Amino acid sequence: MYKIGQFSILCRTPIKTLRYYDEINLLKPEKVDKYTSYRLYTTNQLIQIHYINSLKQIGFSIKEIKSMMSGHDIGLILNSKKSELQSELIEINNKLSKLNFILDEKEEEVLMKYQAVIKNTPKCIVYSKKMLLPNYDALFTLIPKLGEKVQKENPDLKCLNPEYCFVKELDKEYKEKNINIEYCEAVTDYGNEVDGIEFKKIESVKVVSAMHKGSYDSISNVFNFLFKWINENNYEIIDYPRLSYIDGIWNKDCEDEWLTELQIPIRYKRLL
Amino acid sequence: MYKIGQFSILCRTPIKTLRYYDEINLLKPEKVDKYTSYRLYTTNQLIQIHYINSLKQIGFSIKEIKSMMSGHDIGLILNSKKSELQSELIEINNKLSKLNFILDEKEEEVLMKYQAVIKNTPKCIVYSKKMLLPNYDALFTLIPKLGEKVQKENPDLKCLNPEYCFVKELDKEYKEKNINIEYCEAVTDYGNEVDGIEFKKIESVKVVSAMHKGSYDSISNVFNFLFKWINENNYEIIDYPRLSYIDGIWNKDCEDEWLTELQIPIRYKRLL
DNA sequence: TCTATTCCCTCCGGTTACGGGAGAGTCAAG
DNA sequence: CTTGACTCTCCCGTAACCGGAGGGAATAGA
Repeated sequence: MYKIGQFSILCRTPIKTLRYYDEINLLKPEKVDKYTSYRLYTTNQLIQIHYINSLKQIGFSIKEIKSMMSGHDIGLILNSKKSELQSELIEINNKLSKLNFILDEKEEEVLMKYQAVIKNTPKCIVYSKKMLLPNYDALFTLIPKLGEKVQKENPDLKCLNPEYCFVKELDKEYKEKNINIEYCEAVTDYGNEVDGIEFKKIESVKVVSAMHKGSYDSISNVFNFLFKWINENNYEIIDYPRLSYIDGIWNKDCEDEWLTELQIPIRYKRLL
Repeated sequence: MYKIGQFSILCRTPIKTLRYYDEINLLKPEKVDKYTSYRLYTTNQLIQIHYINSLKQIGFSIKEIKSMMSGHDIGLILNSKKSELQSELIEINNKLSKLNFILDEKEEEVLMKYQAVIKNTPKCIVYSKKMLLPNYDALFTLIPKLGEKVQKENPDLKCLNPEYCFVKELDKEYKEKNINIEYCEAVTDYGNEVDGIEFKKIESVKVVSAMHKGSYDSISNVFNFLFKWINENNYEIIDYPRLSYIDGIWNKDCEDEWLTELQIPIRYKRLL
């Protein structure tokens, strides 16, 4: 019989840990002295804690170890842990790749001028219309008209609050004139379609996003940044890029205050 | 100005998280209503939380993000995170390798008959003697004699409690006769050397360990298990194997109760 | 104008696997 | 008989939040 301190040295496990394992019924001492409450261990527990430690070193949680020790299907647990570890592996590689991207970038640019964030866009109902714009400025005269038309046709319809409106860039390359876009505005419900305006449900999609503050002149820089980011971090583009307007001429007088979010739908490429 | 619910939708971040960030001063709302305590956010905070999320996706802790946002040396933090992630990568690969070892083994053997655990042996002072044994049984008649001799020469000397005594196997292959070993017993201090007995300090060393219960006949199986484990998990042997005697003929009558720990000093091989 | 619903607030508790420390009892040696 | 080493329980802290209770605030419908 070993007291906890001796046993702790024998099994190279801290006393605190042994007491904790006792408390959660993972490893009980062989016996506990009635009067002193001293925990008394034997070499039986030594074998058990050896087993426990072998599992801990593979990354099993205590809950998992418990169920393995109480005779659950061990093969099942082993395999699910395997896929869990594999996902962790992918995730860390992914983080490292993003980190290296910043470290590479750092040299050329001001430190972290843009930031890429992966997020899921909301699932919602939108009304949308495809348009051919002579130039970008035309958009902001067309949008209010479009809104009025929809409102007239559907008096009960409302935009979501907060608003979510964006344009999809349908051109394969960057253009300044004769731009093909699809305009979308999220609303509370379906409505009557008129004049090429279409109501549809858009699904949530994974995008990489970056913020752009200021006038739209330099927005292609941000796009290029995102394209590069996508390439170098092993993603691929799965849909048209989106420009989501947050602050703009309709609520901010000063161009420098305008805020736009660029979103590019992507998916992670499997490594070969 | 957005109330927290709207802002939460805008930045795709849970309300609870926003309140938490407020509490820990990571991201304060633009203003808080005096009477209702409502938090009010603007698009300034949107940009900030975008930044925060970009860093979170790389794996930075909130503490790190805080110091990056308050102008600490970002390059330093980036690089230390890089090496941190690289260590994690190695560790997970290591776990996966151990797991796969079990999954492979599983088919052939009874499920997890032996378990390998990595641990550090204690640093201590031992008296030791190299011996050539005619066979293993001879060991257990020699050890008590050796103990007496040391005791006589050094009356104040004591063994550690709990005991730590082991033999190093100095032969390059497994032998049953004419075995070269070095016997070591941990003691409290240095003593007078006599008759080939040497006192020395042994350092802590990383070993892979497995338990063996029962008589010594089948102990080579466990060794073979450990050798295979070492090979397949990318470790290499850096010193002679050790047999650490825990229970044996001196305290257990029944051979089945004997308990021995095998330890092989190892180090992790770098991946190329 | 009244009410129902939704939104917001704060506070408390839980999550993992322990570690640190307080305060009090126990044990072995000198 | 004292001193120091050892052990006990209990409580707090960790990271980054999530869930829920209880209670005020805002808004929409009747």
